Amino acid sequence: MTPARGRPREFDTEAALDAAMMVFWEHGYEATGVAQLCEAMGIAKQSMYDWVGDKRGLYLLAVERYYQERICGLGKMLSLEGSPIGNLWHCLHAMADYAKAPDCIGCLVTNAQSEFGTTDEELAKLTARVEAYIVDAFAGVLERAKAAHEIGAGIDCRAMGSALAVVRNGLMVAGRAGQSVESIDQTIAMIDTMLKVK
Amino acid sequence: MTPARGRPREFDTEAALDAAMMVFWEHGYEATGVAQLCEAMGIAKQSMYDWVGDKRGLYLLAVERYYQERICGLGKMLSLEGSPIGNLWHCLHAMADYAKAPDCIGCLVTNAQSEFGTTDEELAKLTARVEAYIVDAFAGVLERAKAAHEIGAGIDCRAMGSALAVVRNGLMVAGRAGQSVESIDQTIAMIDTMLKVK
DNA sequence: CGATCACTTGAACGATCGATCAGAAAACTA
DNA sequence: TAGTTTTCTGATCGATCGTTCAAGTGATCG
Repeated sequence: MTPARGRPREFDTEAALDAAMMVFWEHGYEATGVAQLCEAMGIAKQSMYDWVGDKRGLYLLAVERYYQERICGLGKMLSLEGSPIGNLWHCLHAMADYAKAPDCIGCLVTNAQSEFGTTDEELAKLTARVEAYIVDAFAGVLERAKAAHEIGAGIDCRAMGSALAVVRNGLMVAGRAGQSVESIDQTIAMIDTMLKVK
Repeated sequence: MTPARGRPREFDTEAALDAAMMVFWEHGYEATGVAQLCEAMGIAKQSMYDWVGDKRGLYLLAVERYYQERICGLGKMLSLEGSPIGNLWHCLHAMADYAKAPDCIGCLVTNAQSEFGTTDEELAKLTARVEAYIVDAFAGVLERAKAAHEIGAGIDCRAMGSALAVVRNGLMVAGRAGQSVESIDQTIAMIDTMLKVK
């Protein structure tokens, strides 16, 4: 811990990051202006530049925070005590409910993947890490469900986990695009059928 | 057909639109500049403004063209003579191969949905129309497969079609983000399992 | 207390954005 | 051919972009 020197920062960095995250989440990277971000964070431009360097630095931190706060929350939900398949169901239906909401704006990470693809190497590494986490989370809960004989022994948990992660991206895009409630429900129903196989 | 009056246009509008479509497809709307578009199209700025009004007008035309040229091609592929399930398989594997390619840039419509959500009403209507076409295409081939007893009678074709459309979005995001070959293959494998149910 | 360092503010930077103006050039109609 | 209409080119517009400069403010340390 380095000793504090000079005037301490006045604003709450976590709160500011949350505010920036929301703006990026809703509008994407390119369509968001620095002035817009600073207004949402309640700080002046220079404070932002002193803090995170530039707009891209703030975006990377926002995506990282989204990962830690939102995505990891999804992982936690899947790791709760009790029935693994119950946890998975709860998680899937939470995702579906979110995607069906009229004000759904999708997933920040999915949006980032769609906006940047692989053009920004550092961002791509970050989103790949998030994606891997999601795959692991799904695969893990499936493993536990299999161990508890809640799903068929023939299911390839890692494969299914990967597929669920891909489907999640599809659901997030569908939710952001305001796609029909039926499409989302029926996607969940398809997963339901899948889990009952073998 | 209105009679031609004044100096005829020198450039090929379809070729220009194709060029613009490619640029939008790769970089998205906001990250693409008018100068960049005009250079790719091989015309001057004013020609573009005279032709389509503004950048957004060009984008809408590009998305529409993507729909007519690429998405409808997918529909045609599903409606070929011969085995419906074979057509579906061919289509799914073509999608997977595309998503697995290192230079995959996803789907322009999926990208548009992710970038704009529902904020641009006219664009949202257009992407919704595309999405409906895709659902119909998948549902249609499933209906024909069911009629030919290639899939189980218990499958809800419309529901399954909707789900496939959502999964397609997920695959396109995964492809653009350079996600692992395994994720994509396993998503296809999941659909495979689905189709063998009942 | 005085020195120092970091944070804050507001003005201002050059660059680039999408869009437009003015005028020359060209091909149609009559 | 004369007149009309549109396209084309190149310069240029005001606005906004992300970023930085300059000065003032305030907390900490010797």
